[in-house]
Amino acid sequence: MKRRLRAVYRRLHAAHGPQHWWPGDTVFEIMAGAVLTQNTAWTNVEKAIANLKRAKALSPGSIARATHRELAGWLKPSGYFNIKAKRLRAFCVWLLAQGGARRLARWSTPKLREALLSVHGIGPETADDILLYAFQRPVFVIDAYTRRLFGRLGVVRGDEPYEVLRGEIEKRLGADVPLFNEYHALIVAHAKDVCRPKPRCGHCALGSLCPSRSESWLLQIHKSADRNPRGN
DNA sequence: ACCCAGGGTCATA
DNA sequence: TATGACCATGGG
Repeated sequence: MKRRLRAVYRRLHAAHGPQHWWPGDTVFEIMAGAVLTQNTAWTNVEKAIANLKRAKALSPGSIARATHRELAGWLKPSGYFNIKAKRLRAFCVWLLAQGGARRLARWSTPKLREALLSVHGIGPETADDILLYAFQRPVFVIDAYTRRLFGRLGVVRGDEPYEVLRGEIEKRLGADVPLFNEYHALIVAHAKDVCRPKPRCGHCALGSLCPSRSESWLLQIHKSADRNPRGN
């Protein structure tokens, strides 16, 4: 099964190329983006981050000091702005209390993960985004796309609890930060560019690895594919 | 006029 | 432990 995971990775990488994740100029921008992109299109997050930059507020101190109305106003384009204002502030307050990211970088991965999860508004996926993309820890991020893709490929069932799924994938791939970084980004890229026919494989980026290739069914990993089941 | 996005929290059962 | 409601903008 480890080979299969590697094969899928190679197909995605060949089709989409390096993704250069996480987008962001600083470690803090990466962490803030991880909170703001919760159930939200990245294009909307970019607008919110641009607002923060324009207001010179893209720092833990500025955000912690800002009023709720001010902060929510900057975050408006990213949606859920009232909730995200609270979450981002809670994260910044916590970050300042810990003495900043430089200090946190010395923590062990399990301890850092547990600490992140204790912050209001930081769930498993957001914590893992931060661990992998801001702290370069070998943590495989599990999102809805990952569940559906690996589930449909038969690598896993797909309905396992988050921790179980993460543990399985990490065990099979082996701790590898650059690989985890690229893999998760490629799965998202695959979702955006939903298996459009590529010259390379004739069907979708996964080519012969797609379980439904014979029906020329494109291996979608969006929710909508759940309602039009066509693959196995 | 739908559908849904690089989720998480909280209240119920 | 496992559902369901809720949060909200913007692009297809």
